[in-house]
Amino acid sequence: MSREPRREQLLNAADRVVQREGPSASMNAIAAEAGITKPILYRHFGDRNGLIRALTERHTGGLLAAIRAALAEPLERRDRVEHVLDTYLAAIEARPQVYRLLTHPEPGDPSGAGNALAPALKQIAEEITRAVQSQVDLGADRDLLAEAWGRGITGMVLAAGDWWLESKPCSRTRMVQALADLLWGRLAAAADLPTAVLPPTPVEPAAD
Amino acid sequence: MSREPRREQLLNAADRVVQREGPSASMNAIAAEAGITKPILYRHFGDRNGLIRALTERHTGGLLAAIRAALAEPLERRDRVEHVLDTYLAAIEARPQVYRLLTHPEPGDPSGAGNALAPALKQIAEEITRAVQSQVDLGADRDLLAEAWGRGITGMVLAAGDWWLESKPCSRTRMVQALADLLWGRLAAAADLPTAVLPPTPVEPAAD
DNA sequence: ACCGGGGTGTTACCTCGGGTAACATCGTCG
DNA sequence: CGACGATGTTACCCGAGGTAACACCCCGGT
Repeated sequence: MSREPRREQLLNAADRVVQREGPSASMNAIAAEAGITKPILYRHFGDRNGLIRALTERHTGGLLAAIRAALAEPLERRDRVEHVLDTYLAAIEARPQVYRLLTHPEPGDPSGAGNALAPALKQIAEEITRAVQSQVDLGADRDLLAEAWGRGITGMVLAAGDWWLESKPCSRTRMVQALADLLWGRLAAAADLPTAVLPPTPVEPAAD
Repeated sequence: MSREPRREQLLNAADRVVQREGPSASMNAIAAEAGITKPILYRHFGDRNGLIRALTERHTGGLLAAIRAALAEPLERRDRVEHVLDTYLAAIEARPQVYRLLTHPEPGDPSGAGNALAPALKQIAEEITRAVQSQVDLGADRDLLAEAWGRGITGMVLAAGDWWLESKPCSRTRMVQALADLLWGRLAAAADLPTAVLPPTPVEPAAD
C-alpha cells in the first residue's frame, strides 16, 4: 500500500513544477519540489522519460476521453467535427503547460524517427482514424485514407492550435469555424481572386 | 577570404554527421568529423543553435524555393495543391535526415512557447498563408483564415508526411491524393456508413 | 628583417543535467 | 528480536554544451 500513494504524491510535485517551469523542468527541481532527492524519483519512474510518461498519462486520460466522447456524439458530421475541434482547443486553452507537456515529443528517441507527433497525440490520431473508419464511407481506400487523415488532422489541429494559443487572434469559436471550414473543403469551393499574378515574394533574410 | 570557405567546410562536415546520426549529433562528433575540436565550431557559430540554424538555412532555401514555385504554378487550384504536396513529400523522401533537421524545433527555447512548428516550417506556413491570401477569395475573414490555414496545412502535411515516411504505406502519388482529398472536403462529401453505433473503443493501457 | 594582428588550432577546464552505487533508517511482520 | 522492504541520504560518474588560455602560422606594413 506504500508505493502507489507515494507515487501519486511525487507525480503531484512533478506536476506543480511542470506547470511552473514547463516541460523542461529538471529532475533536481522536481525532486526538490517533492522535498526529496533524485534517486527516489528514479526508483519510482526508472528514468526521466518514465516520469514524463507517467505525468502525461495522467492528463492524457481526460483529454483522450473527451475527444473520444466528442467523436461519438450523435450529431451531424460537421457539428461533430466542430465539437471535437472545440474540445481540443478548450483543453489546451485551459491548461497550456499541460498541453505543452503532452505535445512535446520525447527527445530521447535515438532512432530519431517518427517524432513529429508525441505519444499522446498519436493516440488522438488513432482515435480519429478509428472514428473515420467506422463512420465515413470512403470506399476501397478507406484504411489508408483514414490513417493518413487521422495523422493529418491531428497535426493540423496541433499546429493551428499552437499558433492560436500563442497569438490569440480570435475567439475559440471562430477558430473552430476556421478549421472546420478548411476540413469542409472551403479551400476548394472558394472563388479565385482576380489578381492572378503573385506579388514576387521578397526574399527576406529569414524572419527570426 | 578565410572565414567563409572554412565555414562552408565546417558546415559540410556537420552536414555529413547529421546525415549519419540525425539532428541530435553532438558538437564533439561534428568537430571530430571536421578533423578539429570544439572551440573552433563555437568561434564560427556561437553556439549549437547557431550551427544548426546555419545548417538548416542551407537546406531551407531549396525547399522553400521549391514550395514557393509550386504555389505560384499556373494550374487549376487542385492541381496546384497537389503539386505543392508532392513537392514537399518528394523532398522529405529524398533526404530524410535533412528533413528531420528542418522539422526539429530548437529545443533551447526557454519560454517553452510556440514550438509546434520549427522555423523552417514556419516559413513554409507563411508562404502558404501568402498564397492563400493572394489567390483565394475568402471574404472578410480572409486574413484570419489564411493564417490559420497556413499553419494548419503545414502541420497537417508535417504529421502526415512523417507517418508516411516512417511506414511507407503507399506510393507518394497516392499519399498526395489522400491529403488533397482531405483538403478538398472529401470528409464532408462522403456518405455516412450504416453502422451508426461505434464499437466501444477498448480502453487500452496506452499503446506504447 | 622584424613585428603585430587575425586567422588557425590546441588542451584543459567549468557547469549542469541525467543517472547510479553504496550506505543509513524506519516500520512492520513473523 | 530479527529480517525484509520500503524510505531516504551523500557522493559520485558520465556526457554534452560552452569557455579560457595558450600556441602557431602567414601575411602585410614599417
